Amino acid sequence: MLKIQDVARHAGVSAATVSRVLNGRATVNPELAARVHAAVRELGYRPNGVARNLRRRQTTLWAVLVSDVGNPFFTSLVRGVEDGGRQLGYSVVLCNTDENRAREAEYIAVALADNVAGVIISPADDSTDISALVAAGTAVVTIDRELAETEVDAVLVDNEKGAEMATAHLLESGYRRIACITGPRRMSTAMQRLRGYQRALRAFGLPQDRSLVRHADFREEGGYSAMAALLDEGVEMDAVFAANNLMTVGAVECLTEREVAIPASVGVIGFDDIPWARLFRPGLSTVRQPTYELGRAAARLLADRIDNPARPATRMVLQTELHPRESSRLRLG
Amino acid sequence: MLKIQDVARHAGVSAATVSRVLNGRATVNPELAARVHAAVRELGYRPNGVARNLRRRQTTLWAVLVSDVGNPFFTSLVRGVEDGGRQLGYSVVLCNTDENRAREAEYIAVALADNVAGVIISPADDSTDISALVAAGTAVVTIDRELAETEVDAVLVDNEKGAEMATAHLLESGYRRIACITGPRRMSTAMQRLRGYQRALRAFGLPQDRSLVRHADFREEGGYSAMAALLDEGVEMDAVFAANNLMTVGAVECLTEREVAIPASVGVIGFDDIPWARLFRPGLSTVRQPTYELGRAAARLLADRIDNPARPATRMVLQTELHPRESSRLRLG
DNA sequence: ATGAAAGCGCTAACAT
DNA sequence: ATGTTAGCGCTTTCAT
Repeated sequence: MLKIQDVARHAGVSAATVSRVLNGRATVNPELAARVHAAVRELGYRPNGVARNLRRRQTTLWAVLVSDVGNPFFTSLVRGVEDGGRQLGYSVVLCNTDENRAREAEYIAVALADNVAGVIISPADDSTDISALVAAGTAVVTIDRELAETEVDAVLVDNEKGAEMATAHLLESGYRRIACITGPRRMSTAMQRLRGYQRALRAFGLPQDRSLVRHADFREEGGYSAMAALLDEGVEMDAVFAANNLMTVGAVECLTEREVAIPASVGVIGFDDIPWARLFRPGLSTVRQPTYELGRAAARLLADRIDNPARPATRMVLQTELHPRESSRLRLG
Repeated sequence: MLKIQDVARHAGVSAATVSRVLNGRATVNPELAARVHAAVRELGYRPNGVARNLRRRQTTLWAVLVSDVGNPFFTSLVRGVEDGGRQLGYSVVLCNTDENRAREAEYIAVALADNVAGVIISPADDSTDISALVAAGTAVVTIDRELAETEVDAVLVDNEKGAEMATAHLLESGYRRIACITGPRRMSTAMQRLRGYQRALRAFGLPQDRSLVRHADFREEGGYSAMAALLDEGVEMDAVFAANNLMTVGAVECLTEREVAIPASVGVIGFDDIPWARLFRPGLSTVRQPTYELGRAAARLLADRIDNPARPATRMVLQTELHPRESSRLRLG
């Protein structure tokens, strides 16, 4: 491997000058700079990023910890982060925690050891411990989910409002007995979406019925089982609001399997879009989250935090959008 | 930041001993080792991975270059790589090239600068240049797509066989005028799938009709436009085989929009599965690729190549699976 | 089995 | 504006 000294010798300048030219951090005689560039080209020199990172005591790497890369929500989000980071000169390491706290902790350790410049994390749950990162002075942005006790930058979606919109939409379509399949109690998003659902019912003057509310695991199987339980228990119901995309799919599968007509017998709306939802049978009504933008925003925030470690924590809240399709269209009369 | 010297001082041993204990690379007096571990715990010491990488002249990082993270095919593949890598102690950097050769080249440069241990790449096209990686001695595995001139490990799918299966399935269902929407000529996968389609027609004793074959870009829009062109040109056709998942979706959208009945008027089958394809209207018939396993295999191959740089290049070919659903079910009579 | 010392390749003080 | 020098934190000879 060629080193900067080799280039310096070849160009007849000092290593410091080569470094200055390559990093553009100081003014260098154009003639010398040209010689350096020539030497670099002739020798085929490539800077060693690892050595640079050691010396500078920071890398140009971001770690993104998401709980499920298989979920299109996170895919799109990661893409936003990656595009944003790339523009600012960062590379993005994708870490898939699988909603598993041990794996999450492991990745945090790796991020620390590798001196990543920043971490964007969608915490596995409420109790995710990012104190080591904070203690080490690593820039952190939480995304999608909120952390209980920690003062860090956060990029969120207005979950309560989105869930309220979804539920209100079902109400306005004529549904009255609306079930809610939400996520685990320890997840901020699950609770906020539940609250939005409840708020819509209240605003409509309808009673809260506990038997209509189910907590599942944000996975397809969870949505399926919750839906199955609602049906098996014979809970009176004419629509369902599922609090994320995967559970919506699960619920729809269950309904389809049992030949419950959507939207005639049971209306369906889901939080968070699903790719090609319009091609489903029936087309799925959803509340779309600005997933890509969430990632972009997190990237901006992280870069800013890296440049400016002292500034107070920011909390960005993005809005959702209602996408009514066939699954929530009650045929009245 | 604490360094190994601090731990050494605290434990009353040399830095070399601390390193030996931490890396388990040499036998150390158990009593000393215990003191080291205690010191590490008491001080909250974390090794600096960057310094280690510089000294060892290699990292524990893999770069995965895929052309579209938004495509579920690659998502699943990346997941396989990541799981495989993690088990072997590697972290995975995800790089999204967007089918863009400039971005791809950029990422290759970054991979080189950061001294990644290995690269798994799904080349943007035939002419992707990985010679710099090979020259630098970086372990490389190509995945999904084949590279023209280069002798590197490859993990592939039996595209020709899969496409043949898909086409034969349409033929057996009673379709006779089958269109083929495949990818760009410069991509090995596109050409192999086209050949499979042709082979099936030949085996069935049917003529090749050039007007039935279209080259698109492997994206949703491409599938849509190709389908639209086929319809607009009035090409006589009763089924279509689309050579990847996104184009299948595009083609279906076009047919749906124009109210062409699937599968009655035009049967559809796609190469590569789509998540929740069974929930589509109609359920999409597909040829499933073992995406996750592709990633796992690539991980194994890469790790092996890193440990054993001299061994000859391997070519792994995985098989596909036919998943017939409603979109290819011709109602005869 | 342990310690001392050199050096991975780069950049940032400092000196000129 | 340029060169000299030290050192980032670790591992690995080499000597003991």
